[in-house]
Amino acid sequence: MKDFIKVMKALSDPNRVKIIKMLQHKTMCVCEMREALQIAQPSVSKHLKILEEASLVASKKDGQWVDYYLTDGSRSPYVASLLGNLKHWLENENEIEELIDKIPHIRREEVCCK
Amino acid sequence: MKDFIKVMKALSDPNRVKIIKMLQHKTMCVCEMREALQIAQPSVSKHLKILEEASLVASKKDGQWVDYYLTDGSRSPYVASLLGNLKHWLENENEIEELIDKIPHIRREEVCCK
DNA sequence: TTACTATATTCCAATAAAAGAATATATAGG
DNA sequence: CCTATATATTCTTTTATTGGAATATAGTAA
Repeated sequence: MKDFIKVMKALSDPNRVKIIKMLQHKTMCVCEMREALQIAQPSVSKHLKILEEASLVASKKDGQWVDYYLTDGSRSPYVASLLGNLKHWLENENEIEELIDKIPHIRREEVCCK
Repeated sequence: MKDFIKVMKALSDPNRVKIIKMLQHKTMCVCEMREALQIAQPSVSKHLKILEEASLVASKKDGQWVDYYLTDGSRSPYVASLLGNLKHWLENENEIEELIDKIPHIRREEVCCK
């Protein structure tokens, strides 16, 4: 039950759902997500921690950056099912489409380092 | 996005998930659920309202009682998918098994009217 | 009608969640 | 080593959620 609730809670916040939708397109670091979502960096980090504790995302250090990516869901049936469905869910939402369109224009070299 | 968040939030509370699991077995009125969950009646009503607004459950008046039941999910892909999965998810949890075992022993005539 | 019962709503207190500012940590590059 | 940058953590404030007590509403039965 606890694991299930943890996954549901993680997916109960619009910014966290947006993070999932972005990571469907590419691995991203914190400052790239901060730029896309237009929220403070600590907020992004905290959302990522909640997603990570629900096994929805995982991370890997890449030099000074931390790359976040979606898990394969193999550790949780809830995660597997929801990440699977989220591949098509919300695809036609304006809010999401606009966010995804931003991604190609966000360059780590420009967005970080300032 | 709003509808999706509404469904996720509705399923983010243990008592509400328990209500869903109980309704998989039979239609129930508020006081039967109150008895099974051992929480105050207004709390049950409030949880049901949240579930109803997410289109997870619906209700029908039956005399002085209000019968609640699971929807068929036809109004929302999120609801359809999650109610479908919840048929097998959490089936082996002690917490849920014990709750379900209680149901046959709860008689409306005994539990209400006091 | 009156009394009773099931459910819903309101109100309040306690707890949890979210956001940003400030701070801490860790790594890269000079 | 020192400085700068990316990320994480802490702290504080604001807002949402949850629960129960009290109250309101609606239907039943006499």
